[in-house]
Amino acid sequence: MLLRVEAKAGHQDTRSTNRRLVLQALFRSNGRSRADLARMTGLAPATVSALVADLLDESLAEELGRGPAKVGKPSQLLGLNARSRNIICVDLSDSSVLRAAVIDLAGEIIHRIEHPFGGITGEKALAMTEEVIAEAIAAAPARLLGIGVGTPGVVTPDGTVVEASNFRWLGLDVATRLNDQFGHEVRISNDANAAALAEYSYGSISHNLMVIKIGSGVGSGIVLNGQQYHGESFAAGEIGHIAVEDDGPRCPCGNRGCLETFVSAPRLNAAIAAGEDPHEVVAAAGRRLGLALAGAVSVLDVHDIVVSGYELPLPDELCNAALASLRARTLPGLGRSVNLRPSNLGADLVLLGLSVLVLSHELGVA
Amino acid sequence: MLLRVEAKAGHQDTRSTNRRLVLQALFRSNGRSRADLARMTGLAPATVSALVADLLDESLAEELGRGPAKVGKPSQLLGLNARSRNIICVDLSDSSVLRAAVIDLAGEIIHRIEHPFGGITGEKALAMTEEVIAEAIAAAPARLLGIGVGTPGVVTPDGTVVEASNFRWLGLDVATRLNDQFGHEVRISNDANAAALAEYSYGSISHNLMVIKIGSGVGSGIVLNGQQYHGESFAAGEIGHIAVEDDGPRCPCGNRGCLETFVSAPRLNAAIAAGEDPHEVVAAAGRRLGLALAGAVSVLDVHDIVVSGYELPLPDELCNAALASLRARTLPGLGRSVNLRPSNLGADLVLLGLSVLVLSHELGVA
DNA sequence: GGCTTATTTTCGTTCGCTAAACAAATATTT
DNA sequence: AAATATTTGTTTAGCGAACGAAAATAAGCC
Repeated sequence: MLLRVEAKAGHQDTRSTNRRLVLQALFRSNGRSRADLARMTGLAPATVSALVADLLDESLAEELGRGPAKVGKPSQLLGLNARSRNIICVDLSDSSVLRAAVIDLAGEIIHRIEHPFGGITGEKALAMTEEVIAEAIAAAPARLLGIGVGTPGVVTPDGTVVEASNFRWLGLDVATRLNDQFGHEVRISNDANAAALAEYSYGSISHNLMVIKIGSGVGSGIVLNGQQYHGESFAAGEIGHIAVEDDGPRCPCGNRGCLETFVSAPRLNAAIAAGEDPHEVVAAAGRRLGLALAGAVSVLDVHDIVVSGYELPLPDELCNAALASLRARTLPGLGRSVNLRPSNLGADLVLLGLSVLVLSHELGVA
Repeated sequence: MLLRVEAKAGHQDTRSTNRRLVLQALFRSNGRSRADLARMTGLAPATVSALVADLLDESLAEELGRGPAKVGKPSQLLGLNARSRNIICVDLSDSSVLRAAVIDLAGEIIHRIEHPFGGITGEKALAMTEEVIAEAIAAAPARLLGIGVGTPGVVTPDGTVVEASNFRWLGLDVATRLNDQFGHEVRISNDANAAALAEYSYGSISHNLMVIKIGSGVGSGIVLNGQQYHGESFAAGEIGHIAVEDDGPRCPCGNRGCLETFVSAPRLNAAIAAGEDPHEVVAAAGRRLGLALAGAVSVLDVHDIVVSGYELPLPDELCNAALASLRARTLPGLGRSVNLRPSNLGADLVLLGLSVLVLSHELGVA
């Protein structure tokens, strides 16, 4: 009989749980009174007052003045003090440019750093990441909440990069190294997983979500029951090597007909640059993407799928083609309820997702 | 910004959490002393003693006498009193026989009921289920912990059958109805989901698991991060209508080439009865099963897949064929770590899973 | 027969939440 | 203008639960 390990519960636990609860309510909607918060959380007014006092002390919350005048004692509105903390985020997923940002608690990008980037591997890539973080820290106006780094590859939740082929990182404990150097909480995440978090927090309405990220390969991040899903060996969502053609071209992985051999940003752009009809190129890619997703969608019963990627041609057409192909290969009832669309969070998708990752770990919100 | 709703935490919460913790430890290994339990749970000895006293009062735990004599005050061993409660389980998933059982807390089947069964639908099927439950209750020697019912079809966690085509049930709130009638906690589950719970509790060692159930159709149950996964519309794991052939035969669902049109227990047995080579029949089915699973495995990164079903021919050969086909279509590293095997829990798989379902809801164990 | 060691219970303390009473501030009614 | 009602937020007292320390218990060890 197998059991999940569960932490014991003590007094500090209930305190921090309730604190998170109040913070979440504050996060969700600025400008609530203590009485509002008590009603929203189900906690007693006195408890909320005590917790709010703590949050004010830490400057995580701030007084916003009087609420609208109604009958009775006027309320003192409270809000999240978004500018009280900064989060440093670094996105290593675009092969041509390294993006970093200083982000506040509301997800506003306060400061942006971009460096040309390409072909750098191993220790050099890590050193460059460290430089950029140092630069961002210098530019951050507020106290740091944490640091988030997003990279392609397989990453464990505790921040070890199991394998990132484009940087030739293998079993590299990036989180510990950055933590030692900077002395702040560090989260490392697969880029697609970060993208999924961003879409979940800022885009989606459902609690089950898949975000496809098409770059030099194809990956995806998955949110199930409102939680990031990592899989048995932290490789969940790695859909680039699902075979979509029985006698397709050989892939470096050893098999034939992998999705990545048909669908990737460089490949699509190259075909279009070579004079092929962009609509046909994208339609063919979409058809194969839909084929690969059919199994995933049937198993997961997700209705929300978002496609993202830098330099991706005709994303709408790609999604439509993929959706049509997916619907032909799944139960009609399920296919009809699937919503497959390009992301509308733009190039900051991964950066935002990393900020959400840090937020959720350090404050329990988002 | 989307937030998961979280319950407020009070004292009762920490109490019940810690109680569950102790109960789980007791479940995992009988014959531990209070001091052992304190060490296992991280709770203070005094707290454990108090919780154990409660459990003894409720007869969920029992004293087992002295522990092995070492230096110091001898320990009083404690154990789960498995016979103190009974669980009634009804398995409606086999089209030819209705299986029900009275099961104790250790998963022992105390009493077994089987009725011929077939072609019964609608109200009659529900009435027959009620009769069998009444019969089982009469046979149960101990106080009832709860009732579990497993059926093919789409079932919500709160016990409404959204759709069960073989019984022509649509949006039927079976849990409430049975609860009203019998006055006990009732859990309804999809049969494959129950099977997955059983394999998770009694078979698997990993926290991510997929159980394929092949009957008149093909379904599966999924455990992710040690928790049952239901999906956005409670249809997760419904893999029977993944298309595995582009111009395959038309399926009642409206699409072409669905997995179910190739793989189902009646279909395989019919082909064999018609004189086809059993090995070839099973190999062809396995190949297509592997094809359908490739996408699922790549996305979920599960390493444990179990195949079950009543009257399923040559299950080992089926698994081997499916595994080979799956490996040709997934990243080699992933494919190598996948373990695809027939269940070895036999015909009681669903019944056991239902008992686990009730256990986990009522006691927080298993 | 002391001495040591481990288990279990007892006791007092602390922590955190809650309900209830209360104080404060404003709108509405008379 | 005064009285009343309403809402907010704080204070107080009490309770549930966990914890640490110490005592009681029951061995084995020398």
